[in-house]
Amino acid sequence: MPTIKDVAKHAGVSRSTVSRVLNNHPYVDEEKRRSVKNSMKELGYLPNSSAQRLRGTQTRTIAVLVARIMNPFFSAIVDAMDEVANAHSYRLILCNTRNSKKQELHYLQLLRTKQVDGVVLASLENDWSVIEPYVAYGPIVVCNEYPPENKSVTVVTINQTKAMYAATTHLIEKGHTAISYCNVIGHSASALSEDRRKGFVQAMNEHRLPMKKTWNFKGHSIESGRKIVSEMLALAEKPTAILTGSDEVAAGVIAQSKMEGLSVPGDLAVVGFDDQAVASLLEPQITTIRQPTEELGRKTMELILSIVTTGEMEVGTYYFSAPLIQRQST
Amino acid sequence: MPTIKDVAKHAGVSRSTVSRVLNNHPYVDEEKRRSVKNSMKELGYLPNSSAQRLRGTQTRTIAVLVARIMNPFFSAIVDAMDEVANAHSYRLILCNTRNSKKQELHYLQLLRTKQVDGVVLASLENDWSVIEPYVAYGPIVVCNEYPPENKSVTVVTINQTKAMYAATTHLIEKGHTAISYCNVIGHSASALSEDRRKGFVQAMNEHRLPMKKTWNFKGHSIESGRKIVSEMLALAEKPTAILTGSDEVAAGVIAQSKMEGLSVPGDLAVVGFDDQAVASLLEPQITTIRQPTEELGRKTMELILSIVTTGEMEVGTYYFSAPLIQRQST
DNA sequence: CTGAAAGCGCTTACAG
DNA sequence: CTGAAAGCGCTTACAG
Repeated sequence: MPTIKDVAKHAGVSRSTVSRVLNNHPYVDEEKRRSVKNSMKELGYLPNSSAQRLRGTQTRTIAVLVARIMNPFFSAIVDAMDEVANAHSYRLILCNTRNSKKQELHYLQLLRTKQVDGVVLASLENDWSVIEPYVAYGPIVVCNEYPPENKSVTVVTINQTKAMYAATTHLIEKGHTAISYCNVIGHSASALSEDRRKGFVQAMNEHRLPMKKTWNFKGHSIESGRKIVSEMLALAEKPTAILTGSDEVAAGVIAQSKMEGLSVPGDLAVVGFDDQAVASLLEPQITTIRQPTEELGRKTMELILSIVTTGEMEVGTYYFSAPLIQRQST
Repeated sequence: MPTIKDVAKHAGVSRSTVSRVLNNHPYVDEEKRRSVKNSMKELGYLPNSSAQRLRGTQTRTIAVLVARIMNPFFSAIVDAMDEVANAHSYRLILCNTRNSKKQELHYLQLLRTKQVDGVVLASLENDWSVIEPYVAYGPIVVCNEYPPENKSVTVVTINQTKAMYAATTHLIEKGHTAISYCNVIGHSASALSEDRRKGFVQAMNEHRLPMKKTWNFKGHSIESGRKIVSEMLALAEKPTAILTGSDEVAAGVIAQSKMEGLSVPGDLAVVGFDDQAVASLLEPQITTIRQPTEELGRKTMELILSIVTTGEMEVGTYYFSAPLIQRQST
């Protein structure tokens, strides 16, 4: 691999001049600039990025932390982020935390060791008090999940409470009074699931409807959706509807319901969350909350890049709206 | 951020000694080693990886090129790769080529600029003659898609011909004689779709069945699956079965068939490919070829890491088997 | 077992 | 507009 020295020799100039050409410095003789560019091409020169980084310039790399890239919701936002990053010649390091606190911390070190210019947190495992100190080491933008109280970062998410309130109200309007609720796996670190539940509770209270403990479930996978149906069937008093908090859980609930001979929505109405591809493919098609994944991903990446570039950031939260999509499962 | 100098001062030793401790060099006084480690912890020292890289050690980073991370097949293999990489303290750079030749080449530069230790190609856009020269710049392992003739790299894939032969034979045994075929978008760069088709042609020929041109389709998305059904309905002679080459296409075909009042498999039998989650959720559940995504991803990452570490590689192809999973759509 | 010194490939004041 | 020189933070022969 040729180095800057080789190019300098080839073009008959100093390394400084080559460097200036490389960085589009203004004061370079046009003639020399052309000659240097020509030499670079002829030698197939590409700057060694480690050397550039060491010298203090940026890495042009952003770390993106997600719980699991296999979750379609995460791959959709990562896809959108990647598109924006690419347009600005930034690279993305994929950080699959697999819901591990340790992994999450491990990846956050990338910021400290200057291996990335910024970090996007699309999931949150550790308590915020553990994560917050990292803000001092470099730019962090939080997307989707978010801390209970935000005094130090930029957050991009949807209004969880409003979305779940709308979903609950929808079921109530359909005549349901026995509505069960499935929590996404609740990390105490994130206020997401708590805020969602608030929307549910608010709508139920407004209509004086009961919220039984036995109608509370947990899960975030197809498999857990299947299990929920079995558990429901064992109940003396059975709910007639469920808010699943995830299309994957909803898909599992629907698949298992069919196997058990239950009709959806006749015996059990089901509301998903996310509006993944599967939601409009299943029979019945799933009524769900549409997450604006593309907007979430794009906005998040635009914000982190702007912070990285300008050094300026604003503490605060960007809310996107997430509409209820009525289909056949309710 | 403290540097090696700070640690050296704090521990009262030279930078060399700190470096030796850092790299687990054997000949270091136990006492000093402990003292250095203690200083590192106390100062919160982490080595600057750019400096380490510049000095010639590895980047511990692998670039993974996929067409689109949103495709569940790709996110599944990337997930498996990530797990292996992580276990060896390697990072993954996500390279979404979006089927762009230019992007693919762009990402391959990461190998030349020493930003990564190795590259995994899980999709292939450019002709192999364009990609092959990059083998000289560093380790490359090809996964899933592969060049027509392989004289220079390690390939990990399934036996495409055998898989499609089995799928076709299955339909023939079910009594079908009018079988249509959907090509995955055919990059001339990859021999995958060509090899798959060979399996189809072989089975059809063995049974002297006709392969009409009008029964040939193309596509790789849910949407294209929907379109195929419309196109089929316009045909004078309609096929009674289709090999889609992708569960996403199959899902589109099934969804649209229902809308058109066609029964699956009664009016149209459908075979998918990949065995994505959606395959067992749809009604009817999709008969498909199961791709061993986890094995593909794991083996690929193990191979590239082994090449990176030992410097030794073997030209050749690892084949995994991909069984036919019979469900309800045939 | 340990330190001084050279050098990896760049960039950036500094002095012309 | 341009070059010589210093320095980014590390590692690794080299000589003890």
